[in-house]
Amino acid sequence: MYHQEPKVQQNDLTVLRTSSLTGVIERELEHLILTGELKPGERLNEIQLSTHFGTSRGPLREATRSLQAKGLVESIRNRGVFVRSVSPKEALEIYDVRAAIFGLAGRLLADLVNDQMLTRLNAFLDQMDEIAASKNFDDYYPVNLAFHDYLVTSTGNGTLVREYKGFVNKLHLARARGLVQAGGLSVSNREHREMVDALASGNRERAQEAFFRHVERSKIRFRSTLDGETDV
Amino acid sequence: MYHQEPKVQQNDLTVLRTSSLTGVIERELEHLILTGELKPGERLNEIQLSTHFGTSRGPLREATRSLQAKGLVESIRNRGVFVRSVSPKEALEIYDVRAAIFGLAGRLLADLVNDQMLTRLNAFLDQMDEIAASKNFDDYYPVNLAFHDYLVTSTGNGTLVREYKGFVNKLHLARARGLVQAGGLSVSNREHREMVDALASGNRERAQEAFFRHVERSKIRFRSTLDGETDV
DNA sequence: CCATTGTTTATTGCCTACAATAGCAATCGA
DNA sequence: TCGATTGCTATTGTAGGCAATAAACAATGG
Repeated sequence: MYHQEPKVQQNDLTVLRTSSLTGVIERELEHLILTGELKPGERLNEIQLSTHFGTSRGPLREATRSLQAKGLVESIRNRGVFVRSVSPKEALEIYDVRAAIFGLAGRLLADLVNDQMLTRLNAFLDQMDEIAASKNFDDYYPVNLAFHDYLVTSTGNGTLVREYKGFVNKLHLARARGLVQAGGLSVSNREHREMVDALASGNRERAQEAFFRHVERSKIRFRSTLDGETDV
Repeated sequence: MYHQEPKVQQNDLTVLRTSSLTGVIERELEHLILTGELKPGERLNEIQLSTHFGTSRGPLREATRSLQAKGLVESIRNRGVFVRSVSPKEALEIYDVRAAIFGLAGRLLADLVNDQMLTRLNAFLDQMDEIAASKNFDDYYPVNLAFHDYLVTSTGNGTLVREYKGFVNKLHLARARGLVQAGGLSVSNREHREMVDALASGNRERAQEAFFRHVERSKIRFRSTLDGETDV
């Protein structure tokens, strides 16, 4: 399970000054869930976790309520709180919504793009080409993430950023999530170039469509890993 | 403020069997917020509210944590929980994201549309035309709502529905929200016809764009009511 | 041998009580 | 008179305890 003893330092007042115990626990739990230390379907035992964090059950329960609202766990009355398990069907739904939001990012960026941004984006593309050529999968993933992060953040639309990240998080809980991107590293980067080209053109609709399609294609790659599934 | 005494019936087991006290309180609070009985900026006094609901502070705190995650309230440590006040800037952000999601609804519906659906949609349009002609604003709003609800729900994408409704809710908390739709009833309905026509054509991109633009236009109408605002 | 019914136990739901904090008013010194 | 300081009070943050529930098991009857 999880190993260290992070017993919240009551002394470390600097942290608790701004964020409550609940907030600290919530972030910690979210981390445990997203890193897979708490697996989909697993139950969150209140007593066990609260002693783990060195607090009482109150703040822990508040933290899990918050995570429930964010869709990371689900609660069944008198049974407990469980890490959510996102079905393939729901994962496909999420891909679509994420595509729409990412498409909006493209549309907004088409009006904001400037030389500095394009330079930065091209640097990303070159870096990813390089990594793709060396077939070093582990290195590709974080850069790819940073690339998307940079794009989304650059829109200046905080609501969009929060939503996008929320969906990326939820997709981590999808069952049957083989290493989706596995094969198509250079394929994916060709799509990235299309996106940047669309931005450079300054054409809103074209950029929106390019961004939208990029996510839709990764949805298709995801679906192709499902073939055997029944409860889609 | 709020007036009745809904003291949760401990006897009414049917309700508590499935949903917890927290859940009941959460729905109740959400209702109070969305109907404006609890106004943006107003503080939610724990003791006052928990005695109002006839419970202790625990479940109430859990409910407010959930509402916090949903973005309906914000919490300041040692100060309390306050109904969120959505700034014009954030409202504009939300309009964009909502437009993207609604655009997705159009795109999805273009592939699902059939005669039955078109008949239903045209009935909506006729009804709204009629109301618009009689300039009966109060009647227009609920039908307009039902129309959009029908569209979004018909996509079959539950994630999309939840997100869309979440944003509609948040926009209720926007400051400076004059009766946005006020003037353009028939204008709005012309856009509705464009949407339905686009669906009937079966063209994905066209439908997406029509749906997207509809929300963008209501964003513009919203912005035009702001002119004097400084902290946009 | 299986199904049904009691019993036990781990765990959650909720509540009460105490500690800590922030805002305010009264007080004090300049 | 004015500002800073100090206590007071309302309110939130957290802890721990009791009651209620559900799942697992044992006992009983067919």
